[in-house]
Amino acid sequence: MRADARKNYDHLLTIAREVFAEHGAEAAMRDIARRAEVGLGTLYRHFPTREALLEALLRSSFGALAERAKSLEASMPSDQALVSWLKEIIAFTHEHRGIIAPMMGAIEDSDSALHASCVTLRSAGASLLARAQADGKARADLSGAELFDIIAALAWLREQSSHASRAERIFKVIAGAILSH
Amino acid sequence: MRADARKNYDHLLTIAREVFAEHGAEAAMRDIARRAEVGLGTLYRHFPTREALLEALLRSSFGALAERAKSLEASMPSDQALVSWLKEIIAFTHEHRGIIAPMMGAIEDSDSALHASCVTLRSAGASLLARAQADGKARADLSGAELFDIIAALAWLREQSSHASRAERIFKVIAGAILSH
DNA sequence: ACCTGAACACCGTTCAAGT
DNA sequence: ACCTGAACACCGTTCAAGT
Repeated sequence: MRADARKNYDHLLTIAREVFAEHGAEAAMRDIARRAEVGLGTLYRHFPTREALLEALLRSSFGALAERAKSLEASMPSDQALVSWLKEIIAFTHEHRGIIAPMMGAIEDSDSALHASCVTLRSAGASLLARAQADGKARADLSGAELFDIIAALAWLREQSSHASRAERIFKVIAGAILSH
Repeated sequence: MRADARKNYDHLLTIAREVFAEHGAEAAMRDIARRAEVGLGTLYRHFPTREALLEALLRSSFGALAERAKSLEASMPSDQALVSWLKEIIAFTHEHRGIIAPMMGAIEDSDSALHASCVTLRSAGASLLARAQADGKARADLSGAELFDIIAALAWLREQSSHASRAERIFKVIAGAILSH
C-alpha cells in the first residue's frame, strides 16, 4: 500500500472508532469521511461495505474474545467459565451499540466481511458449552448455534434503553436456562 | 372529518397495511403516500409519525391479543395459557416485521402513539404470569416488565432470518425458563 | 378544512476527472 | 495508484400555496 493510502486507512479507522462509539454501528458513512477529512470515495475504496469497516475495527477484539474463552476454560469450573464469557460478550456488544444486527446477518452469509469473526465467536461459545455439558453443568440439548441465538437476543435487548434497569436480572434468568438444574 | 379526508384516511390505512406487509414496519413513508396516490403532506397530516400510523393499523390487533389473554386464562391451565399466549404474541410480531423495535421504544415513552397498546399488552402478560405464579407453575421471581423484555428479545430474534430454523427450539428453551421446575 | 408537492437537509453508493 | 467530490437515487419532515 502506498504511504498516503496507508495513512488514510489508519486515520479512517481511528475516526470510525470515534464515530461508531458516539452514534453506534449505523452511523453515517458520510460522517466518517467528513470527520476524517477524506473524500467519500476514499472511505469506500478502503472499506467497500460498512461491514468491512466494522470487521477491520473489531477483528482483534473478536479474536481476543475467542482467546478469552480458552483462558476462562482453563481457569474456572466449566459452568462459571461459560457464564463469565457470556457476560463478557454481552458487555462487548453493549460497548459496540448496533453491532449485533450485522453480526446476526453475517453468521449465515459467507460473503459478509463479518462472517469469519462471527463463526469464530460461535465456535468459542460452542466449545465452552460442550465442556459444561460434558460436566453435566449445562443442558445437554443445546447447540452452539442455539447458544449464539441466545447471545444475539440478549445483546439486542441490552441495546434497548427501556430494558437497561433489568439487564442483570434477565441475564441471570436466561443464563440459568442454559445451565442444568 | 370531511368526507374527502375520511376517504384518504381509510385508503392510507389500507395501502400502509400492504406496504408494511411487503417491506416491514420501516417501509418508506414516501412509498406509502405514493402508492396511495396521495400527497406526502396528506399522509403526515393524518399520521404525524410512523408510530401513529402503526398504532392506527394495529390498535385492534393489540386489543384482540389482550382479550385473547383473558380467554386463554379462562379455558386452560395457567401454565399452558401463558405459553400459548406467548406463542401468539411472537407469531403476531413475526407477521408484523419490524414492529418490536418501536414497541420496545414506546413502552417507556408515554408520548409515543404506541405507548398505550404496549402497556396493555404488558398488563395482559403480567396477568397471565401472575396466575401461573399463584399456581406455582411459573417462577415467582419474574415481573411483568421482565416478561415483556423476554417477549421482545424472542420477537427480535424471530425476525432474524439466520435464526428461522431454530425458532421453535429457542422458544421452548426460553418458555421453559419462565415456568417453574 | 384539507390537499399538494416543492424544498430542505440528509442518506448510501458510484464513477469521471484529477494528481 | 490513489484521491476527490459531484451525481444519482433515495430518505423524513415541513410548509407555502392552492382548492
